[in-house]
Amino acid sequence: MTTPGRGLHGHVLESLGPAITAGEYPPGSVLRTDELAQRFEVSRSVMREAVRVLESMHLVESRRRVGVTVLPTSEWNVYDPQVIRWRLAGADRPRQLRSLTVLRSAVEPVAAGLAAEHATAEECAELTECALGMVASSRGHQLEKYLFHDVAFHRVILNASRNEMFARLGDVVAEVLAGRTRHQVMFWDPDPAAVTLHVKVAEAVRERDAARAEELTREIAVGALQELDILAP
Amino acid sequence: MTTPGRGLHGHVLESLGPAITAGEYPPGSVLRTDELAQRFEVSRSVMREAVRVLESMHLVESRRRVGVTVLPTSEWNVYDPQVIRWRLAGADRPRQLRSLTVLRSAVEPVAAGLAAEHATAEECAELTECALGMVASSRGHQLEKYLFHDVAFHRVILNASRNEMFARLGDVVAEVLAGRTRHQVMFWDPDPAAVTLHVKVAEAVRERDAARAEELTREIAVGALQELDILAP
DNA sequence: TGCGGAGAAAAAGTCAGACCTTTATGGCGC
DNA sequence: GCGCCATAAAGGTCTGACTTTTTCTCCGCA
Repeated sequence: MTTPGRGLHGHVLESLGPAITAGEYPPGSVLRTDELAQRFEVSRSVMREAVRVLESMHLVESRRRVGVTVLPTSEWNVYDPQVIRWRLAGADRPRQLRSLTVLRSAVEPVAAGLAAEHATAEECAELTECALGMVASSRGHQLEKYLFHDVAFHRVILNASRNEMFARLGDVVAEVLAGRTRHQVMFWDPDPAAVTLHVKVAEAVRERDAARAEELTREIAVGALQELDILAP
Repeated sequence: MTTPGRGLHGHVLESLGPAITAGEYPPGSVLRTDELAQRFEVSRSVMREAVRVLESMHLVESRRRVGVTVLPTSEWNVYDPQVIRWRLAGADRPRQLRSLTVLRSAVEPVAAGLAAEHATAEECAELTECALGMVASSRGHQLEKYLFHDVAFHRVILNASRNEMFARLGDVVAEVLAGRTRHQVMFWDPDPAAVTLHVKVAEAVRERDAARAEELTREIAVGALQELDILAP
């Protein structure tokens, strides 16, 4: 997605990171830099750089005379896009999808409300275009195309909210939607009700109706939660 | 707070990180590892580790033959607690406080609703205790004591939501509350209405009334937004 | 004049080895 | 049984040499 494994240390990270987030080394496990360097056939300096990055993500802690200790999940920087990607690729993908979807359900309605207040004419147009694209691809097994427009739609909303923290969740939402499409229950065409809601959100934003945009987005969120059985039906 | 500057590379980071997030090196600026190493009087290996960490936060990008380029704000990992701390310590503290408060206003009501569903008896007790502590310290210039209970209250809520992403915002909320108390408009005693609302949230959670907990927390959020002039009065 | 390729230079990337610093631990004496 | 000290194990730091990639420049040719 964003950063492929640039450099040797990046390559090491792409192997170690997923292993740690997948729980292959349980919290408390102790690794030794030298041993890791040997295992990955890189120099100590390269391995040290990799460990530093893992440490900055709070996945591990390096202490003298002890080694590199794997930290408990509660310490991890779970908002780090890299960490999110690693976890979504691993075994607890379902758990992760749930957590992230709940986060979306909290953030996106508020973001939509703000978007209604701040969206430029251009953004309104983009939004409508995305919604129409979703409608067009909502039938006949065009899941990939639908996903594309869906992601674009939510990105525009988050960016138009003019809130930096919201905007940076665009990648997260993209990952969640992609995960849902490719590994979840969307074997058939998307729920027509959801498609309609997106069109209505685009309308509400265009009409600067913040309350309505928020409420409609909340309905979309409820749908997403139900898909994952987080809410009672 | 969490990680003081452990090791030489940590020391370098605590100087370079704030400088970059403060915009001292505008996006596009190019730094050279060797020059930085000289400036900070550390070896290249140490400087390389520091740069790796900055790179993992997407504050900079390192490219051969070019150097270490400062990335635009839109690329930064703004959820990284370290980055948040650096920015809160710098010049755009007010902007940052606004962004984070809006985030809080989206997340905390939902978290409170979930907390009402999932809180253990022990957590309910803690919550009540915090609320009472807030009441007790809400008069007579006991701002530090009030802050302590306030932070604890919101931490319990976020943890009791049983959502990992929400729980990890505990530190962020703590920073925001601390920032508000120490650098913002709270020269006098806190708003009695806010104190009352906290007590009521604790009640609602104890009574497992998710909707009420959510609504009350939303009112607290509105108050916080008004304090920063984000909402019309 | 403009363009494409060869070459040079600049900067990061990698490595190996030596040495320093901290700290857990185990043994020794009290 | 308790506390102190020596020891060793691991990460931390530094240095210098070498490699690799990439960009810039300059030259020759069309």
